[in-house]
Amino acid sequence: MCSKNINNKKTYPNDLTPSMEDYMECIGVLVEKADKQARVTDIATHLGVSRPSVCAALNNLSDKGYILHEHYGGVKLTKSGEIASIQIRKRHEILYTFLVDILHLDNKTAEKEACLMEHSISSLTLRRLNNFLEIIEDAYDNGKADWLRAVDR
Amino acid sequence: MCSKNINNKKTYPNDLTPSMEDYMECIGVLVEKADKQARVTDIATHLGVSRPSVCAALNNLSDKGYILHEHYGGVKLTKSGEIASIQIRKRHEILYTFLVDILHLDNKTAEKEACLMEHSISSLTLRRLNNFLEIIEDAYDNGKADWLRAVDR
DNA sequence: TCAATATGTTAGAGATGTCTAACAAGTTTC
DNA sequence: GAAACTTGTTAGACATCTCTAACATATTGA
Repeated sequence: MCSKNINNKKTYPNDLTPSMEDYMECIGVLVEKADKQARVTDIATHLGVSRPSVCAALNNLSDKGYILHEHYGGVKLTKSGEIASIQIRKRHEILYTFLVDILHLDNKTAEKEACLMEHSISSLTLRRLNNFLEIIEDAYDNGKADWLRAVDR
Repeated sequence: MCSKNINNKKTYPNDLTPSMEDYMECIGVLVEKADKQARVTDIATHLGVSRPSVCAALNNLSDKGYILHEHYGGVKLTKSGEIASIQIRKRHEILYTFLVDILHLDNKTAEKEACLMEHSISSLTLRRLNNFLEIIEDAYDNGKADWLRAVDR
């Protein structure tokens, strides 16, 4: 049975709550396409939250050393922030691939679901899942695993 | 990218937050082995929270019509509570099986992980995952899928 | 240039879920 | 049956994360 003591922050891969991971993920994506800077409004738009919420989150992430945020200026990732953001997006990507390629979910559902699940998967599980994916993709390519495709019966 | 509007309560399979799902799951387990009644202290012990926290949760679940809780008495599930509890435990079980049988996680890790993930998986995904499990278990039995066992390389 | 607009921040409130301390109600035991 | 113990509840505090309203700063464009 589930215990709350297992089920809390200490189990997360880093010191970020799910909510803060969402911010880190979003900032990483925006920074990559927007010339190394993310803006408060962009983050708010993409995450569907208010600008004050973004502001509060940025203060939090800044305190933890993940981002650099000048007053009324842009948001950059520190080195540790970049590592964290990449790790979080990798989790998302592997889950998404699993949901689409293996469980045959449609893109939109898979995207939604990956967003939810990415906060609760450990690095060990992720590694296993990734290995599993590679093995199956391989088998698909060799036509050895077509019987596996019947999940959406 | 993840949006908070997707990522919130409305997406959960019922009107229960992850925390309340933990309580429902626990109550279901205790009720089954303890003569249709669960006690505040038992719930607190199993979930690793304080008795006042349990009390608050029970008021919440009672308001939502999932449990019956007499003052200073035991906790029972209503019909809808039973349905919800079974559904939640089914999610847990399928995830656990996947983590152990397919990803070869040890029991303890799988248990922990299932506790975390069970709150963020949709019924569609769960159905697919279950189908997937059945297909693979079948193939294992027929010795057709041994190449799939190499996930923990 | 300066008024209008867009963007960022602060303040304050509310929801959720946790805790400890204190008290109330049952239960056990002698 | 009353004292001691266990169990359940209430009250009040705190952490997290969200919001709206109001204000501050930047940017735009006539």
